[in-house]
Order: sequence, then C-alpha cells, then structure tokens
Amino acid sequence: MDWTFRADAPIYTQLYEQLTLSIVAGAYAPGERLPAVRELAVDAGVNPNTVQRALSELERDGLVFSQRTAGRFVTEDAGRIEQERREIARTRAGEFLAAMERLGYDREAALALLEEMKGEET
Amino acid sequence: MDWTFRADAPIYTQLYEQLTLSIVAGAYAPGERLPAVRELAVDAGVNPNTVQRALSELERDGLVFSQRTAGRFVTEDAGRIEQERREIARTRAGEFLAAMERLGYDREAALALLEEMKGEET
DNA sequence: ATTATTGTACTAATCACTTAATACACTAAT
DNA sequence: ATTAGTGTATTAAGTGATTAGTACAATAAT
Repeated sequence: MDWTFRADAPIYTQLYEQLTLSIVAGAYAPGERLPAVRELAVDAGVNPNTVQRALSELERDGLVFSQRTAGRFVTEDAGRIEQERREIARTRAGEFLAAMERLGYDREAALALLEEMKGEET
Repeated sequence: MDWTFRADAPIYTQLYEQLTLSIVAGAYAPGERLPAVRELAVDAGVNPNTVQRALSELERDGLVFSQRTAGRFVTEDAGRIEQERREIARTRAGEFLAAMERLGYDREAALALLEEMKGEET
C-alpha cells in the first residue's frame, strides 16, 4: 500500500477510507487477518493510536472484528462486504445527483454529461 | 437565504459554496449588486471577516468584483458564470466516476446505477 | 512461569485553523 | 467639510480536534 496522505483531512479518516476500499474491493479477503496495529502504524509512518482509531470505525461498520490477542480480521460475512460496497456506491450516486440538481442539471442532463465524458480520463 | 451551517466544515467554506451556487444557478443576476459585507454578516449571524473571506474566493474565481466604496457585484460576464457552472459539473462528474471506479464499478455500471435510482429521492 | 505479541485505554500537548475585534482607507452624497 | 457606507488589512485569541506518549490487559507460545 502506498499510504500517502493529503493535508486537507485527518489521517485517521484517510486510513479509514482506504482500508474500507481495500476490503470492499477485495484486496483483503473475507476472514483474512490484517496487519497488527503497530505494524500498520510503522508502515504508514503514523502513531499506532491513529491506526487504532481508523480500525475502530471499520469495526463499527462491521467490516472487521478483533480478537484481543490474536489480531484483527476482515469479517467472514462476504454479504456484509458486498452490502457495504453497494451502500457506498448508492451514497455517492445520491450525492452526485443532488449536487448536479443544485447546479440546475436534472437527472437526464446529469446522465447526458456522464455519457459525454465516457472517453475521458478521470 | 437560509444560512444554516454544518459543523463539519468552516463557515467561510460553506458561505463560499452557497454563494457560488446562488450565482451559478442565477439567484443573483450578472451585474447585480451583492449585499454589503456587514449586511451579509448580520444576516448569516457571523463575523464580517468570515464573509469577507468567502467573497475573496469568489473574486479569485472571477465570479464577483468589488468596487472599493460602492460594494460588490456579480460579474457581468454571463459566459464566465456559465463556464463556472459547467466546470463544477464536470468536476463533480469526474469525482463521481473515479469514486465508482475504485468501488469496482466501470462506467457502464455507474450509469446503470444512476438509471436505477431515477425514481428515488435524494 | 515467562515472554512476546496482540488490542485497548487514558491523558496531554501540539498545532493549525477559524473566527473575532479593531482600526484603516476610500468615495459619494449631503 | 462632514458623514455615512463601502471594502480591506492586521492582529490576536479561542477552540477544538488530531496526534502522540505511555501504560495496561489479555492470551498464546515457548
């Protein structure tokens, strides 16, 4: 993992987002053990507590669970992971549509814009 | 204007965004005079400097200009306003596609999701 | 039993950013 | 000339959250 952080948002937030994406996109398999808090911390060059905080949120989301002395693991519930993936996608889509609406683009127009951008780089 | 602020972002940012939207969506016409800094400040219940800061950014974007003793005005360049509207829309669209891609949705799938959401509220 | 490795809790300090207070500058109108 | 209404600059203080330091707890392996 590259672990490069922007300055415009807390590190723990960025860790949280990147870890979520890693799990949801399948980079960590269901049931797989995650690196230890201290290990991740060294790897990312941050304080263990910062990692801890990010991981707590993943736990709150039900994407990981921890066994006090063995370590942290990705949930074995593949359905939960897929559900999370869908939820994030729907949220993003909703936010996008809302933003476009405020700009005076109705849904047709928003879709048209996306169609028109198909060939381009992001 | 309702001027209600969230707690998760600076006030000046939110002012900036809302004012931008107001201009771009045509709530303020090209050439129209904006309320004075102090007036907006009272209206929104914030410090004049906070308003000043938001307005400075609008100026940087070329959406407003100020005449030192007369007040601030929306640019008369309607093309500039439309351009800004388009830019914001394209940026949002690009961000959306990028986010969806990280989630494993290619463009087809992203569009399909939006189609599927057409009937819903945001 | 001891050690090493894990997650967790608590406290404190740093640190940057936002916001506020205040004073200044300029112009038009009276 | 004076006043009132603009935008602007500068400085200071608050404030809140992030991050770090350090110590604790629990279990598995040796």
